[in-house]
Amino acid sequence: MNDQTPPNPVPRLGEIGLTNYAPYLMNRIMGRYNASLREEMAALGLTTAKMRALAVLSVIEGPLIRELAVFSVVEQSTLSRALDQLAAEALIRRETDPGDSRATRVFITEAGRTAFETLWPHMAESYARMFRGIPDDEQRAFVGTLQKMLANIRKHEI
Amino acid sequence: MNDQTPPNPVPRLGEIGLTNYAPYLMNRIMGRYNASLREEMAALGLTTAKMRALAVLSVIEGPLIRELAVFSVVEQSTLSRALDQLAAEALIRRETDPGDSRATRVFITEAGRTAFETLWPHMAESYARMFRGIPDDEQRAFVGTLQKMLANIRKHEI
DNA sequence: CAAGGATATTTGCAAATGCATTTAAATCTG
DNA sequence: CAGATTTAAATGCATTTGCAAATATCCTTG
Repeated sequence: MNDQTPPNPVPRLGEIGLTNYAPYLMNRIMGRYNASLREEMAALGLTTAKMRALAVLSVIEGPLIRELAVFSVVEQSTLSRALDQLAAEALIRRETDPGDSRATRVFITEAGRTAFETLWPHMAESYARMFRGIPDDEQRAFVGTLQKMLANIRKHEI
Repeated sequence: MNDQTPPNPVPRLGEIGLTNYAPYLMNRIMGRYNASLREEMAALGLTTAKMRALAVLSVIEGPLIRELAVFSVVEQSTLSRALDQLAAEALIRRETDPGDSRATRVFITEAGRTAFETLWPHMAESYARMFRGIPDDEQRAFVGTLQKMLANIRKHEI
């Protein structure tokens, strides 16, 4: 079609600039968000993996462990151990799937819900801080783009 | 002003929905992005911390270690050890700051640049995949929002 | 200019993480 | 339906991580 197009190799990071490179910005923002929660999490005896599992379980009822791993963005082996701890603290409960005895479904307990509800206001606060001064419609557009991105990357995921 | 407003407590995560909650989406997308690079990184003997340090150093010349920690979103102690490794592999070089002998400036070496340039196409590919089908203006708006968010959260940061 | 306190980096140590492997159960195939 | 293959979850093990404390240097202030 257009034989005039100059060879356009992958631009360098330096050319884009760190602060125009979306993954960098996202990593940096999430790094702060996650770090800002760590203190509250520590107070509740939660690690990132445990917190994420609880967060997902507060919304999704009885997923399989491998599903929970995807939703909570935690390695399956890491999650397995996080669930050990959460179960020992009675924040979750594991139940063998009725139809497949290899599989395990995970349920949040009342205590687990309470723990997450203690943490949630801090998450909401960090969230609000992040979006301070950003108009609603821009926020909605932003989330819309994120959803498209998620659809793009989760090829073979759930 | 409006005394009719019902008490509006923090909405629950369940009410927002996981896939409308920006931090969740961002964590999940970045989890995939970072995981997708892990294989290439492993082939180059890089950890996340080492890769991030290299990425920043490919753009920023001779930062202090504590600055590099902020830019690369890595705990300072973790970074310190990552730099040990990178220095041992001759991918970076540490130099005591001329004006302050407590401080250390970090420089990428030619070998370090080469290593990062080996990785970069994979990062660019993941990036492209993420944004596949998303129009340029939407991408620009998205990055614009990210920049506002970064400004919001980095209160006392660099 | 001698404390006393701040700042930059490193290090000790315990915990979290991820890969590879194992165990157990389900599913496929001839 | 026996054996091979796939799938779900747990575990062994080495590495990475993060907090807290240590070390070294710098900056005050009396």
